Amino acid sequence: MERSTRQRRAIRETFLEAGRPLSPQEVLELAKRKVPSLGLATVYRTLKGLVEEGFLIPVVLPGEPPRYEPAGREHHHHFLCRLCGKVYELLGCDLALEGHLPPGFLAEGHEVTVFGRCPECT
Amino acid sequence: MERSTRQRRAIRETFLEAGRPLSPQEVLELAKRKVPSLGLATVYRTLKGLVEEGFLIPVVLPGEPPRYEPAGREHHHHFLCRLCGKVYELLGCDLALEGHLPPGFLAEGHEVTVFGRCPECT
DNA sequence: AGCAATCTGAGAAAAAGTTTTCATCCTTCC
DNA sequence: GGAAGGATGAAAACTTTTTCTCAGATTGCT
Repeated sequence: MERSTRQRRAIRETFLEAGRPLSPQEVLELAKRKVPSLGLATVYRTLKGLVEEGFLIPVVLPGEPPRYEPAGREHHHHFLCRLCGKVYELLGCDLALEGHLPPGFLAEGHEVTVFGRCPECT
Repeated sequence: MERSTRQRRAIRETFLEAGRPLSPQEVLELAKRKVPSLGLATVYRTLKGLVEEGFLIPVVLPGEPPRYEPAGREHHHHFLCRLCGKVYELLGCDLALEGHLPPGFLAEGHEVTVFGRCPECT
């Protein structure tokens, strides 16, 4: 089990080259450049496997299909371009709102998404 | 067109009484207390209408089905209880990360979701 | 190279959420 | 009160996304 196939290598490389979170569809399109016969089922199977082995983590943004990004990065948030739909990583986090929680609420984590335009779409 | 029916009054009241964003399923359950025969299709139709007329606005959180809340509130964010799944409104917003954007990125808005436990689930 | 087990690709199927259909009911207006 | 047309509810149909099926290809190992 867990063979190193052309498809899996292509998908793994795609993430390293992209430098931003990718959706299954984006993975399919980008990785097809390396393995044109790539099928969507293989993308889903591979994403699932890469998450289980800890290479990827899922990124979920409001109203968006799931994306994946390489694991092991520092706490950060995301930028979603409203025009092209690409997601980028934003370094740093100024959020200090845990103090604003009403009594009785216990914060365990948070998620910040900034919407706007990316450099390519300005 | 746009009649005032028992169902629509019940759904509108449900939002005013709930004081927090509601999903279509939650609306169905809560409004059924007022109109037991209420059907899911009517909930969807009414939500759509209430959004169009400006009474409600959609609230989308990461990985969650859409919710709706009464329109006209100040800028605020949301708290999602990981146990009961209820969403609450958080007043205030300390976010100052627009300054952290890399060059070329233009922010138009943002969305903050805090995950944790609500008072009922502690 | 040869073999066995895993992997792949295409389409079918499943899952979840939302919309449509349609016969009947209910509001509105006269 | 009664007519007309929008509204309702139940179920079917649809979307969109993800998973499953299965025959054939590929990989890892001897």
